[in-house]
Amino acid sequence: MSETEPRPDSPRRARTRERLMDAAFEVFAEQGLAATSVEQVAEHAGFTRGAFYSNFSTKEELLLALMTRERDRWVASLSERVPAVFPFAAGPPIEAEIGAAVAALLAGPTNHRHAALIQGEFRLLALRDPELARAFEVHRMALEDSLVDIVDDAVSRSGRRLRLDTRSMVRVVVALHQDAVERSILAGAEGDPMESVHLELARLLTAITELR
Amino acid sequence: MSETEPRPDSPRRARTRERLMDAAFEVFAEQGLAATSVEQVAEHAGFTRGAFYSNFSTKEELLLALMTRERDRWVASLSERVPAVFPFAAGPPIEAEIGAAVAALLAGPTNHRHAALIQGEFRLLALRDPELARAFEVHRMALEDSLVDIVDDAVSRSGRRLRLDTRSMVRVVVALHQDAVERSILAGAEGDPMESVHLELARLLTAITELR
DNA sequence: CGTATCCGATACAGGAATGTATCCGCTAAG
DNA sequence: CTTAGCGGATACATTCCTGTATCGGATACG
Repeated sequence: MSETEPRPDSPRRARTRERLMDAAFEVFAEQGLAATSVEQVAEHAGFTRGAFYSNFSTKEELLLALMTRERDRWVASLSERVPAVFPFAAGPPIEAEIGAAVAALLAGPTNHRHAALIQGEFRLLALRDPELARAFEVHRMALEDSLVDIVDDAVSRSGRRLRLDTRSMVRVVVALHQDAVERSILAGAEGDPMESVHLELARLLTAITELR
Repeated sequence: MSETEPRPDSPRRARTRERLMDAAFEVFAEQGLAATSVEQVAEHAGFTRGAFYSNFSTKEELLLALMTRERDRWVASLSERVPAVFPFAAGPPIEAEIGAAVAALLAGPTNHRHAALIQGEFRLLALRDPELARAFEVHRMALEDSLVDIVDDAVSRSGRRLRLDTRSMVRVVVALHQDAVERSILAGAEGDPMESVHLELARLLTAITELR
C-alpha cells in the first residue's frame, strides 16, 4: 500500500496542468521538444518554472500527458461525427465517397500543422525510447481500433466489401493521410492547406480502395 | 567574382569531413539532432570541436551534407541493382512480383534503423524551417524521380499498365515503406527486422498495385 | 629531406538551462 | 470569515554547451 505520489488532484492543479498542456502543444509544435526549454513552456502558459516542476518531472512526461489528452478528444470527436459523415444508404456506390469520408474524419478538429508536428515529435521519440514506444503504440492502437470500427460499420451498411482487410486498409489510409499532410506543409501551403490534401488523398483512395 | 569561402578542398580535409559525417550518422540517429552536442559528434569521430568548426558552421549544415551524401549513394545503389531485381520478362504476370521487387529496391544497403531515424529527424526539421524544406524537397525529388524511371521501365517491359499514374504509385510505395519500417522499429523487432516488413509491404502492394 | 601551409587541438569567456530548496500568498473547506 | 496547507514564485548552485582566438604539429609538395 505504498503510494509513491499521493498528490491530491485539486481543481486548481487540474487547471494549471491544462494550461501547461495547451502551452506545450503550441511551443513543442513550433520549436520541437528538445529545442524547447522548460522555462519557455511555463512562460507561454503564464507561469514560471516552479509551476512546471510542481506538476511534471520531465518534458517527456508533459508530452505524454498531452498526447493522451489529444487522443481522447480525437476519438470522442470521431465517434460524434461518424453519422454525419457516412450518410450514404445501401444504394449506389460512389467510389470516392468512402475516400472523402475517411479523409474528412481524419481531418478532425485540431490544428493540422501543430498536430502533425507534435505527432512527428512523439513518433521520433518513441523510435528511440522503448518506454515511449509502448505509450505510442497504445496511442496508435486506440485510434486504429476506432477507425476499424467506423469503416467496418460503413462498409457493411453499403452492402459491399473492401479489397483489403479493414485493418490494413485503415493503416494505408492513415499512412497516406500523414504523408499528404506533411507534403502540404513542406510545400508551404497557405490558406486552408487541407483542401488540396483531401483532394489528393481522395483521388488515391478512390483508386486504391475500390469496393468489390 | 567574390568567392565567399575559397577553402581549398585538400584530401585531408575531405577525409575529416567524411569521418564527421560517419559519426553524425550514428550519433544523430541515436540521440537526435537537437539532443546531440557538437562535441559528441566530434568525439565520436575521434576529433575535438576544433575539427568540426573548421569544416562546418552548424549542426544543420553537417546534417545537410550527410543527407546529400546518403542520397547519392542511395540512388547509385538503386541504379546498379535494377537489372537484378527485375528479371521478369514480358511473360506471365505475378502480382506480388513488382511489390517484392520494389520493396527490395527500397531496402537498400544502409542501416535501416539509423536511416529511418535520420530521415525522420530531417523531415521534422524541414517541417519547421522553410530553408531546410527546400533542401528536403530536392532530396525527396531526386529519389522519387529515380524510382519513377525504374518503375516505368519495369512496367513497360512487362507490357501492362498500373492502375495509378507512376508518380502517385511511387509516393504510395515510399510512404507505406516508411510506415512499415517505423512500425517494425516500434515493435522492437530483433534480428533482421526488414524481413517481416517486406512480407507485409509486399502483401499490401499486391492488393493495391495490381497491374491492369 | 626540408619547409610553408593548412588543419585540428587547446584554452577561454560567456550564456543558458536544469533541478532543488525555500518561502509566501492564494484557495478551498469548514 | 477563518485557517491550514497546497501550489506556484523566487533564488541559487551546478553543469553543459557554444563560439572564437590562438597555437603547435602533421602533411603534402618541391
